[in-house]
Amino acid sequence: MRASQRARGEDVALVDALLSADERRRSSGVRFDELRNEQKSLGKLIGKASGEEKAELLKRAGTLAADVKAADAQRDEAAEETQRLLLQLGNLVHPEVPVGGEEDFVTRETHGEIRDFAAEGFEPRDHLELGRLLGAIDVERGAKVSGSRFYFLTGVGALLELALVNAAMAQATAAGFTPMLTPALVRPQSMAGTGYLSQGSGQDVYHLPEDDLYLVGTSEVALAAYHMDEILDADRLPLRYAGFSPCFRREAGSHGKDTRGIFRVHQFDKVEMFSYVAPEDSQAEHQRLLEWEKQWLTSLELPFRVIDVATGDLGSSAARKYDCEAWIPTQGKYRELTSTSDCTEFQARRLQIRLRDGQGTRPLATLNGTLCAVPRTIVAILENHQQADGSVRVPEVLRPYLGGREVFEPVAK
RNA sequence: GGAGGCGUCGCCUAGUCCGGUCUAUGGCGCCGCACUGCUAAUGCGGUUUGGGCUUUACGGUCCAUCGAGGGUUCAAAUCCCUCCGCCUCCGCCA
Repeated sequence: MRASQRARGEDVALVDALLSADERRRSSGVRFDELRNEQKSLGKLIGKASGEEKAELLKRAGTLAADVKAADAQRDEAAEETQRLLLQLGNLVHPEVPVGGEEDFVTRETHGEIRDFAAEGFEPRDHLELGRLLGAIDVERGAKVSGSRFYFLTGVGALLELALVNAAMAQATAAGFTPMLTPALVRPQSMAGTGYLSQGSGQDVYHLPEDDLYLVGTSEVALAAYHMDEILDADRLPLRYAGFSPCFRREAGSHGKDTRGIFRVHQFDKVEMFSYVAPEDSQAEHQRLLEWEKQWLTSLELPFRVIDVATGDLGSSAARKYDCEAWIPTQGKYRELTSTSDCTEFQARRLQIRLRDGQGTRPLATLNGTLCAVPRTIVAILENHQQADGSVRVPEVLRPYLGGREVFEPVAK
């Protein structure tokens, strides 16, 4: 148990409780099996018997039935307790993950050139100002219609999103991903199986009580639950899906954080990569997902770095997580644009997804990675590719999806 | 929203009315073996999934599993209730 690396003392107590519950589950199971075996053979005799003999057997079976029922209840209780404790356990962390909190990440690599606006002779505008000039973003009316952290993408803003989504899907498809449009509302089992309802993470999720449905914070949920309760032939792996869906986040714990603009919002669209692989392939797949993210950000001509997220910031399902952070000029720092997690067998166990090979069946590994989270990508593009007159240069990779357009011109003052 | 039909161990399917030889039938597919110049055909055996006990191992054995969960009963694929999913028709709707 790598509990110490998670810096969670309660994990040790949890494991002890878990082991004793499991012991109880197994011993009560044995008792039930024995009683039930006896009951079944007795039942067969009753079927054949008649008269006085039958009456005698029925009498015995009556008391036996009560015992079976009691043993059944006891076993169910122990199994439930075991399961309850099991679900509280976070994933095992990869040994190389830096230990610590949010600030204790390790920077793995840095790409692209950070522009020197002073040398170019102008003060960079932030994305909200650029969005206003281009007629691309309307947060005032977003707030009027839906409240804070909502927005409209208008004009070239709307077109930019569609271009980004198309370009991202094109890259993913070229890499062999199956494009998927996924449900944004899912059942509790899908949410829990993916690890989004455990502990604190449930706070960030919208729930519709009338229907007992959850709004997903990422299409990862639907893509993971897609193969729930299935056994996949090993030779079908890896399975790679590129999902596109709206994403909803309550941002409950982030009052006052990133309140300006569209960096942190309640609803946005995202293209997400998702892989099902054999457990022994998960680390290699994780590197591949990272490479695809880097390819994407590079094609958008954005300066970014890759960080190895520290233990305290991993969440319950990831064994390891890399974030790609793009440089945001007006904030003077790198901010998360994409994130890729190796969930090893954590989600597969909860969702009952297994692989079948020559050896039998066993859980597989799932991994996810952002390809394009739209609003943040728009923020990075506007700010990094802005020009002195308030226009924004369109990265070449997007031009085919924008009718060949090379620059967004201001329409307002 | 209303009415009806359906859900069986990869796929198809028997069984459900009338509870107990159901330890769930048969076919297809798949795996192994035999036979056979090759292929094919044929024959024999195997083939849901999960959990436990036992075993160095091979294996043996028990329990659960007929969409899910409850109930009735000595005993449930079979009877009753609730839920889920799929299909058909009507209504409404992008």
